Amino acid sequence: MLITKKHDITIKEISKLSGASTSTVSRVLNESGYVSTEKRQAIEKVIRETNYRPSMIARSLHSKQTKTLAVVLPDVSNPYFIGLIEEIEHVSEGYGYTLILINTMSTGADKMNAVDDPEVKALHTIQEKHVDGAVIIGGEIDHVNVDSQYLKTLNELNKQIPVVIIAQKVENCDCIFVQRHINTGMRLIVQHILSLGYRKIGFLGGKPGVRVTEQRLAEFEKLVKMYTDYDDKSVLLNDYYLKDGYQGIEKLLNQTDLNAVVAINDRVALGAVRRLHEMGMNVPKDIVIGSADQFPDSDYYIPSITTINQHNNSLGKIAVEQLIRSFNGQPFLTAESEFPDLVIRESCGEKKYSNVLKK
Amino acid sequence: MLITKKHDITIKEISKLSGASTSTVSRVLNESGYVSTEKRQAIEKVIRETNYRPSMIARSLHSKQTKTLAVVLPDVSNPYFIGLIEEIEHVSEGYGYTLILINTMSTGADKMNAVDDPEVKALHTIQEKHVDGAVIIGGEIDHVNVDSQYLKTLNELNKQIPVVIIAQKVENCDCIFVQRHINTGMRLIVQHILSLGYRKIGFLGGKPGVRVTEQRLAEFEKLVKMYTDYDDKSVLLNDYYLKDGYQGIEKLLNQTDLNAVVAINDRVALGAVRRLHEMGMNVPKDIVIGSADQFPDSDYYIPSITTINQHNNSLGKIAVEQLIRSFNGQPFLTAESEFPDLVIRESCGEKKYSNVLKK
DNA sequence: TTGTATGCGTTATCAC
DNA sequence: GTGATAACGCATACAA
Repeated sequence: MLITKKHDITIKEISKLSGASTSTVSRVLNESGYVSTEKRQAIEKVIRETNYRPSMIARSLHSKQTKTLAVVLPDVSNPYFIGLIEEIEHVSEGYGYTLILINTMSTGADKMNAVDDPEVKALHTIQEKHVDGAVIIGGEIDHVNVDSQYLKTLNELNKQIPVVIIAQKVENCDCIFVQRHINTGMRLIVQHILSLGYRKIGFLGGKPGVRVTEQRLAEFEKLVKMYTDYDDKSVLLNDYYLKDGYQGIEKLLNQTDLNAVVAINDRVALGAVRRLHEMGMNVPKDIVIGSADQFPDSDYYIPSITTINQHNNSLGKIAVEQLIRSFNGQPFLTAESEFPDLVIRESCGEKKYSNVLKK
Repeated sequence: MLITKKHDITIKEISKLSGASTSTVSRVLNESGYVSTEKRQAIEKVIRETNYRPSMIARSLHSKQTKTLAVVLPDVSNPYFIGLIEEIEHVSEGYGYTLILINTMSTGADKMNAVDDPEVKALHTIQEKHVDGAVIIGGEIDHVNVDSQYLKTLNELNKQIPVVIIAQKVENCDCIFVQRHINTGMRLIVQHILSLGYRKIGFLGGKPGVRVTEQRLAEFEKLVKMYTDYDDKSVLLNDYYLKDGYQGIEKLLNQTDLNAVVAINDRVALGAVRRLHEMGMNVPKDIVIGSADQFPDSDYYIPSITTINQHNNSLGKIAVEQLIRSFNGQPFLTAESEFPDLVIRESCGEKKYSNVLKK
């Protein structure tokens, strides 16, 4: 039993009330063609009085555009994504686009069969809703082995509308990618810690099987092997959340002896700092913690987190602009985020071992 | 110069390819009416092969529903809203609805003239897009004096589609409201601090002129006056962000002598704690800080924040369910969030002044 | 300058 | 069982 609220006013009613034809009304609506000021004013008056607004859906049916973009991401509660959404929303709004938000982790569906895969489902929704373009942030595409069914659906969608993916490039995917300088970021933080004199450095957090994690870890290992006696046990992968830093740091220190740790992001870093605090260890005095990915607010933690500004938000702007360019038939730019910056704060301390290396 | 991607496949093409009429195709699409298994299989085969999906926009034009809800909020980056969005998205998805997200603070428009007011504009967008319902979280409606133009637009929108507002009830607004137990929450934290023995209690944060702020402040003052020698100078209102706690705490302590402060939320509390730390004061030893609104992650801060769980996320579920009820012509429930809980952590310390009150 | 007719992709009504 | 056909609200090509 559906209750119908007040009847929607249409262009036809405006036409009747103003004594003009629908085409003339349409003309003043779109400021196209010539309309006598007399009629125009009459029509505008009726529009104002009736509070009429043309239906975008009827309009879309004709124009083939919805002035809507879709954003797909795995987890809105992740701070990494928040800034991105904000930026995407802001830029889209500026271009006159509305946003559809799809949070794939929130769907209760089981990933057992492909049809119920939330990410595939999201792509279907996008297709049905006929959005003009889509921005996909992470998720399945971030895995080392991307599900083939997903990849297929993605490529098919990309044939219909431009799809921009914020992630490291995947070879057999035709979408536009917007990448970050992952290696550079990791290098900045590791070399900072090395330069401070630390030689027993661990790596904490990040989901195994996810490309950003593996890429960061590879860069980390490369550097650490170059300057120290690297040990497998100094690495612990789990996930990206606070609890992973909290639980992980203890395990990691049980595995091996460390005086420095690079966390995958500020959240994991905070979790680790908190656990160390409870264990009676002071950061940075007893052990230093750096992070490879800055999240908001970490400058207010105690201690504040020394980290890498990956300029994540700039990705949002770039992504939307790629989409707009694509709408206009302009060639894609090779898109990469701004160069990362080292943000020195408290959690790694200051120079201390200028003459003697801390083993 | 618009580039058209691969031609969208329509029901007509499916009809041709399968040798059935569009009506029959529509029947198998909607599982309505009788279709011979023979034709059905032929049609399903073509659909599968062509990867066809019916256009929601054409469908909407006819059915008068878009299976879409709109969410309007002032600032996605505010943690208070994040959980809400997540919850709203989750519940909506379960009911088969897609979400449109409008972040009014992100629009660059000036608030000078009503037409360009981002919030009014958002309501217009909602109307144009013909969403089935809308959830509005805070913003203009939270002000003590709601802009009359905005209110008018809101009431008009509410005549067309059900609108649920997550905020304290406003008298001359016809929308459905979902409220929080603001007073109870404030009472819980203030009485906790009073019970611990503190008698010089301040209030920090929150934007003046915003109803939640004023309401919380009123409750705070009522209680504090009842048990202590209240002083006007022990209150400082500014805003809801980290920097407000950071800058505000110093001003507040310059105004008057305090040994306890209630912050409007965990973010402001963290900002204050951080500044105090820099000033060489320890929380909770030298001064205790409580918060009236729990945000994620504050259990990991050092010290962790003693706060109030307002069960904000439950508001999201309630809001969407009100909308769904409304679609089904069911009467509105008087909606209120779950009862708030006191969350005792570290920032207010433990009982200490059992015999002697700390003045 | 303005109005009429047609189409957009889909569903539903109505004959066959 | 199935297939034409009208209708949804709007924009445009074409007439007038």
